[in-house]
Order: sequence, then C-alpha cells, then structure tokens
Amino acid sequence: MEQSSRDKLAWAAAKLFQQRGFHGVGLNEILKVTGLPKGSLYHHFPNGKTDLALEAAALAHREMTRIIDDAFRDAETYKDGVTTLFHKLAKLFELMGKHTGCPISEILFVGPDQDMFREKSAEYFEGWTDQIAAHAERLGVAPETASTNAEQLFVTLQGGWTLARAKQDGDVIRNLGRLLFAD
Amino acid sequence: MEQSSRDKLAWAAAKLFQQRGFHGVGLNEILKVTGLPKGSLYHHFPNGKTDLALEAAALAHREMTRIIDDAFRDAETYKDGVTTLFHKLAKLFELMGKHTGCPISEILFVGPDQDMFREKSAEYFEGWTDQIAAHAERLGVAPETASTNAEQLFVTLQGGWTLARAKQDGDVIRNLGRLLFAD
DNA sequence: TCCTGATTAGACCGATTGGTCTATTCTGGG
DNA sequence: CCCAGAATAGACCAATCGGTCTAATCAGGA
Repeated sequence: MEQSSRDKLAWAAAKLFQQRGFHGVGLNEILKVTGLPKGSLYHHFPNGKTDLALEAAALAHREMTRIIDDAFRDAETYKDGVTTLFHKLAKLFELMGKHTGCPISEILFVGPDQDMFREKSAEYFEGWTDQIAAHAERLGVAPETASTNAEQLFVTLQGGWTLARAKQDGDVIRNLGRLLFAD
Repeated sequence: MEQSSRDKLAWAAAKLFQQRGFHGVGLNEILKVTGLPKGSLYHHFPNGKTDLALEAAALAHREMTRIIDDAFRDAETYKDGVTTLFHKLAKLFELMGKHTGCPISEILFVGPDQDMFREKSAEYFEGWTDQIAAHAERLGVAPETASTNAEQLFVTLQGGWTLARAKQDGDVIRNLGRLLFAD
C-alpha cells in the first residue's frame, strides 16, 4: 500500500525527533530521508516544523495507544498484560536502534510553543494512564488502586526507557516487571 | 563569594539545557545570560559547546549526588530517606520553574558525540543508583534487595519528573513515595 | 481534450548557528 | 614599574536554520 507524502513526512519526523529531539533535527534532514521537496512539506503542513511536530507526536501517541491495547487485550491478569507490554516495548526499543527516547517528551517538552505543547503532552500522558487503568479494572484490579497502578506503570516505563537508552540495553525494559511486582 | 566566569558559563548552560535541551539553546543565549563575550567561552572551553555541555552535565551530576547524600544522611530508615529526597527534588523542580527535565538526558542523549556522550550518561546514572543502594544497605535494607530498590527509586524518579513536567505540578514528585511504598 | 486545484520541485531569503581570530585589558610575580 | 600569560572583548566567517515564493507537473471531472 502506497503511503501518502503527508504520512511519510510525519513518520520520518517522529522517528528522527525521538532520536535527537525537536531542535536536533533540521527540516533538510527530514526532506532528505523522505526524498520530498520543501514545497511538499509546507503544502501538507502550512505552519512548518511546528505542525509537523504536532502531527508526529499525535502519530506516536496513537501508536503507543495501539500497543497498549494489544498487550492487554489477550491478558488474563493485569500482571500478564504489564509483562507483555514490557516485552513489546523492549522489542520496539531495540528495533528503533536503542537511540530513541519518549516521543512525546522529545518533541513536546522542548518545542517552540511551550504552553500549548506541554498541555498536549499532559493530555497524551493522561490518555495512556486512563487507558491502562481501564484495562486494570477490567482484569479485576480494585477501582481504587487501578489508577495508582496505572500511574506506577507509567513512571516505571518512562524511567526505565531512559535507563535503557543510557545503557543501550533493551533488557532493562524487559525486566521492568521485576521492579513493579516485588515477590 | 565571586563566581568565576567558567562556573557562570557552566551553570547557565546547565540550567538552559535542562529547559530546552542541548540543541534548543544557542551559545549567544548563554553568553547573553552570563554577560560574557564569546572569547571567554572559547578560552575556558576550547572545544566550544561540546565541552560546555560535558561540564554542565558533570555539574548537574555532582549537584544531584549532593542532594541524595543530604536526603539520606539524617534518615533513620530507607523509606524516610526516599521521602525526604522526593520532597527536596519537588522543591527544586518548582524552584527551577517547572520547565526542566533531567539534566543528563537533556544534555547527553541528544548531543553531538553520540557514543561518548551516552557512555557518560550511563556512568552518571549508575553512580546515582550505586550511591542510593549504599545508603539503603547502611539503613538496614538487605544487600540483595538494596540494588533493586535503588533501581526502582531511579526509574520512579525519572518517570515521575517527566510526568511532573507535563502536568506542571511538583506534587507529582512529592507524592512519588505513594507509588513506591504500597500500603 | 481541456481546465482547475492539488501537489511537487527547488531556488532563494534573512536570521541565527557554532566557531575562529585578532586586539585589548587585567593581573600578579619579578 | 614592567612584563608575560590569563582573560575579556567582539568583529567576522561559512554553514545551516526555518520559511517563502514561483514555476512546473500531476490527476481527475466536465
């Protein structure tokens, strides 16, 4: 299936931004990777780099949402779902070359429109935790603790991914369950 | 006490890099903030922005090391030390304007010399966890679990700080103990 | 076939980037 | 007082930045 120019640009931007951050990637590099001219970029994203960053972040958010659902859909317990999620993300981390950070942070925390960008990041993060909490409840976790568990999972994942990036080792993410479910 | 030009530059760089990342801050801005000319910068840091980033990261690392020691020194239990640490860091987060990220990540993950920079980040992160593990052992935590606890604290803090930045709320860091010590 | 809007193509722009270089000023030991 | 090295001062540079603009090309309906 043919990918539209708009999608090509957004995906390339998302990948590069995750590696070196919003300011670390120039438009020329994105255009070189996609093979598209500058005119296309400003046709599909009239506000230039800002629009592109917002779309890239939205893309990454949807992708993560999908991965979370995939991990929990067939799980029998909350713990199983979490373990599957860690394994999926460890594989993703390795697939991306072990150089990537959290797309949302890398794009939205340091971007140009500080207030609007950071609001979006909070919205995305809360979306994930709500989603995880819903899965937890569905799998039998008490409603009072479900949201706490979701927040715990989020911060562990966020911090674990950072540590994995420093150590260049996907196993850090894979073994994060060991920290979450103390025996 | 008079602060040397070298220190002024390193501190300003550390603060700005934490806010908008290595590539998000230009040398001109650092010079403007410190009031120093470009000649001074390249006198004290012959390799320019790269040297300055390394020194800023080292500065931030030493600062965090000091804060960790301060938090655990007078603690009676590991849990007390962790709680104190979270409160200290929440205050720091608020003092810095709620815009800052982890200095090490913001500077070293996206910098120019990818391999050497990331090695340094791993070294700094391991320094912190080792330090925390040592405090944990000293405060009666079993040696086998001390390093696990330290890693758990690290990832929670790293992720919690990110969430605090998104939400613009230092209480996220202050209440991180709630996630670490489930009652 | 022709026409119209969507898209591609890339030359071009001013501003800013990190970095170099020379000249001047400061400062402490002789 | 003098002088040598440290430090400051800032003009200047090529390269790159994000962004604008016009022309060419494409594709689909009338």
